[in-house]
This record gives sequence, structure tokens and C-alpha cells, in this order.
Amino acid sequence: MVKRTSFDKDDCPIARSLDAIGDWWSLLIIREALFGSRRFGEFQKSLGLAKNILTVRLRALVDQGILKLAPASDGSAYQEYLLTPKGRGVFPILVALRQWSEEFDDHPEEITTILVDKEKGRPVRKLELHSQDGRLLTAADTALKPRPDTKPSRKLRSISA
Amino acid sequence: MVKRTSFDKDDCPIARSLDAIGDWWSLLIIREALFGSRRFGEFQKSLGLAKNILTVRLRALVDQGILKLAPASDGSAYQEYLLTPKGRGVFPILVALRQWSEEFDDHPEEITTILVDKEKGRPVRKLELHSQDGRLLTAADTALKPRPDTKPSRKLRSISA
DNA sequence: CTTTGTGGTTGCATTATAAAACCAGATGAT
DNA sequence: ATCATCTGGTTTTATAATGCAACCACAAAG
Repeated sequence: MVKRTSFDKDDCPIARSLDAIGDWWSLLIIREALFGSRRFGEFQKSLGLAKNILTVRLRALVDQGILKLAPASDGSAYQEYLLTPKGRGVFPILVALRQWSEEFDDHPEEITTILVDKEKGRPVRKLELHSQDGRLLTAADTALKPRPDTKPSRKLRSISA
Repeated sequence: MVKRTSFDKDDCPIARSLDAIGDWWSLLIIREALFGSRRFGEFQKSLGLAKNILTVRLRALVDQGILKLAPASDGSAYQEYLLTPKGRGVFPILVALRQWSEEFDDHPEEITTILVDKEKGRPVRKLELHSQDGRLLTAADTALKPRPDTKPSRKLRSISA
């Protein structure tokens, strides 16, 4: 956006995520990476975005610890972009986006792919949110609570002794 | 973004979702709506965005069938913005974003809220993706498959007879 | 030495956003 | 009835991001 109100200092974790990966290209780049793309050219060809923009996006993703640069892999002295655990952690977000589109899009017939489990080749189930005791939850079953305070006392007051 | 490359015609459901709700404000508006906000003024105050922008966003969300306008609710002759089922369907996306932030953010201590299940008041579990036979799946356990074709033959060839 | 891969730089067009003024209809008090 | 205020916007103007295209540069591959 423009005057990016920089949700960086916002206490809402959703805003924080959006601040990190909430632009049009970043999530798609991560999608391609999860799909197997590693090289600059691969991303550029599959996504069809301008190279300078890809450059900026890749660097931002590396800076944020979502991608990392690895030296080689094939013979060439170039580098490739690999997902970090943080990057792979984006997977559920992508699945949620996909499933929302599958369920509510006005033209679902234009969606040409389905997400399947590799072992059986059958479509996956919908994402599920459970309570700690295992009940399946919907939005109406949840609430937001203030956090008790991260670490009120450090358990040992190193200052005083 | 600017020249919104309009992923509208893209066959990737993730791109399609992003095209619908992939901007900074829309998801936050939906978050507030799930949280209970209904009125123009409520959204404006809680999000602190300019009124003209809120106007545009709200209208876009209504156009997309994510919000709908309902006549009243309290006495006043005003309108309020209510989530449609499509809008409530965004909930898993917000949860996924929240959990990603909770798990990978560099400053998780700045997150001041936790998502709990209303009945017990305890934190929810992480979103889970299962195969149809119930196995818990990670990204590595999944693959993308071309869709068999929505409706290859209509079952009755109305043209020829 | 030519091609390919991997970017960087520049310039221009488009657009989202912000900020503030303005406005019409409803509400509320006198 | 009237005046002031609130609500829910619209309009205008200015600016900052972003997208895109095109050209440049350098390393490696052949």
C-alpha cells in the first residue's frame, strides 16, 4: 500500500502476519517455493512478474527469514532460494486461502487443481480447528482473550541476588 | 499493489482468494466484523483508517458477498454491515495467519491476545489438515493434482436428440 | 564469443492511501 | 420549529508505493 501504516507495532497477530506476507506476490512466491521452485528464473517464469519486483520480493522474504539462500545444488555457482521452517509454516495459510476459494468462489469451475494427500492421492479434508479437549470449533465457538502476561516474574530475580 | 494484475482469471485458488481479500484492510475489517463490529463508525474507530477508504473497502466487500447490508438492529434508521456465510468462511484464514504469527514472529511477546475456545476458555489447538482417512498431513504429505474435469459429459447429450 | 542466468538501475504510468473539507439525513435538546 | 450534533458517507488534493518495461552488467556455460 502506500503510507504503509506499518502494522509492525500492532499487537494483532493477524496484522503482523499481513505486514510480513500480506502483499500480492509474497504468498505466491512461497506457494511456488512449496511447489518446488528454487531458482530466480523459475519464479520469474512461473509467476510472470517483472524481474526487479521479484528481486525485491525475494530479498524481503530472505530478510524476514522465510527464504534462505543456499549456495548451489546443481553444478552452477549460483544460489537458490529455499524455504526455512518459517516459510514452510505458511502452508496452512495457503491451504486456508485455497479452501476458501474452493468453497465460496463464484466460478469454482475455473480452479484447475486439487490438493490431495500424496500417499492416497485423494483430496484432503477441510482444515479443522479443535479445542484442547478435541471439540471441533467454529468462529462462534471461540473468543479472544488478553494474554496473561508473557513472563510476569522470571522465576529467579537475578537482579537482587 | 497498483496495476493489480487481477489474478481474477488465474486458475490458482490462492491467487483468486488474494484477489478478493488480499489487501491490507479487507482482512482486518473482516476480523473486526467477526469480533462484533457492525457499524461504519465502529470499523472506523477500531481500525483508524480514513473514512473514504473504509467506504470503498466496505462497498467492495459487500459487492463480493462477504458483507451484506442489513437495515437496522438498534432503533436507528441506519444500516449495518453483517458477515455473510462467505464472510464467516474467512475465519480459518485469520486463524492461520494468527497462528503463523504466534509461532514465527520475531517478537511474539508483543502479541497481546490469545484465541480461546469460548466454552472452556483455554487456547485452541493448531489448525490441522487431515487426509480423508484421518492422517494428519504436513505440506510434504500433499501434492497438487489437476482436476479430473468438472463435468466432462453432461450425462445426457441434449444436442443430438 | 555468444548465450543464458541473475540480477541492478532508471523512468514512467497507475493507483492506493491519507488528510481534510464538505454534505445530507437522522437525532436530540430547547 | 430550530439549532446543534452525530452518522455515514463523498469529493478533492497530494503523495508515496508499486508495477512494468527496457536497458545494463557481470558471471558461467558452451
